[in-house]
Amino acid sequence: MNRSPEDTRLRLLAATRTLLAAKGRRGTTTREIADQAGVNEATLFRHFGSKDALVDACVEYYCRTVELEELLASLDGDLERDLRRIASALMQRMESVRDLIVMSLAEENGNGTVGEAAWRAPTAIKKIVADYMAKRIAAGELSGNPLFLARFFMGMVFSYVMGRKRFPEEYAAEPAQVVDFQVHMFLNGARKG
Amino acid sequence: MNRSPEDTRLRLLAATRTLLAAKGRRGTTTREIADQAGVNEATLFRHFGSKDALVDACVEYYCRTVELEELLASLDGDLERDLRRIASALMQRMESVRDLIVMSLAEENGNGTVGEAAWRAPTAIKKIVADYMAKRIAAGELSGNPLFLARFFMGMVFSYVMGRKRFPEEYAAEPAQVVDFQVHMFLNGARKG
DNA sequence: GTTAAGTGCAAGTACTTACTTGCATAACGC
DNA sequence: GCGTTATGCAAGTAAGTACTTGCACTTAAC
Repeated sequence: MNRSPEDTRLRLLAATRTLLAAKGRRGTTTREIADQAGVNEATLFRHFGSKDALVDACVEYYCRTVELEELLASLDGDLERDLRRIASALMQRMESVRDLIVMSLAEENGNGTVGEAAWRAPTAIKKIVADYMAKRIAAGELSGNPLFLARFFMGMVFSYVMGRKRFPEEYAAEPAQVVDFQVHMFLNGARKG
Repeated sequence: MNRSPEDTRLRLLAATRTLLAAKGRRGTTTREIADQAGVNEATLFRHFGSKDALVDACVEYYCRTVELEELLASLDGDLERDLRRIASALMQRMESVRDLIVMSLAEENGNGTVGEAAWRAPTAIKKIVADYMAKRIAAGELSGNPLFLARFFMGMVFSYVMGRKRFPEEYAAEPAQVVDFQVHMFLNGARKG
């Protein structure tokens, strides 16, 4: 097996992520992580020192980048299209950290290391949304409190992502359709006419 | 100490609930539960046999009733008022099982005993919402798919309840105001005019 | 008053699990 | 070739934790 130390490290991080998502921090043993990564348990400790340090490194690794410049650059002023782009980006990010978010919510200290990292991208996007809302309110296109609107917008996507986790059989629709629906509801509501 | 066995049982159930909410199933020890309940650990096992049985009994106990007749009876046909009542009832129920929901989401088998019980009331309310939406669509007051609308409505409340858990400092508004805002958004959206 | 049930207490068992350690080995840089 | 580094392997340690058990005590029913 030609595995560099860096490779070993990455395999451990990946295995950690998978197992954390499935069984939580306390439900996951270092033995399992090592097995899943295909390395010896001792190697795990030689790399990371402790289980907690491994978990921290794992979360940090998978939440390290935010990179929203592309999203910001893609916004062109068309209200509906912009909101769809934002919702789509948000949905993607949230899906990718979904299980970490759940894990942090379930932990004693929900805003500890894991909680902070998992919410990093969503929080960054929330700021973008709030700013965007403020602009559109100023332009007379939307009405309400920009912060409340941003929160509502976040919540729409969040609840969808969580709903898919808990009731996957009910959520068969294409992401694009979901985004369309959510943006439509956000802008126009369900009232007829 | 004049404590009946029934009293002991209830104290244990209450302590279990508190600790489960704070530290999760695996993070909570039977020793802790007994201490918090003010009884001996041996008594805990004499009552419930095992930790898992205690957790099941606890969840079952706190999710045992649904009782939505009162809510149903209070609906009088005024669209906005009805939705506010439904949202308010839903919010209350979800708050009360919030931590159990989080716990079940974080567990390996999210739709096991805990998951089923925790979602029991919300699921029942979701059916009411879907039926209600269908009626109002038929009456020409709403437009869309009743199931999607119901899901969206549930999500609004769910994300608020979870948001309050994770970011309590941001959610200072009165529940009544929140409900008003949510129902307004649900019906009319954020678009001006 | 006697009995039975419920409980506290203290000790103990069996298992899991994070973490360590000493040694052999294989690869890689020099 | 030689040393360094990363790893596997096997054994072990220490702590935590679910769960048990035997005994003494209280309480309340009869």
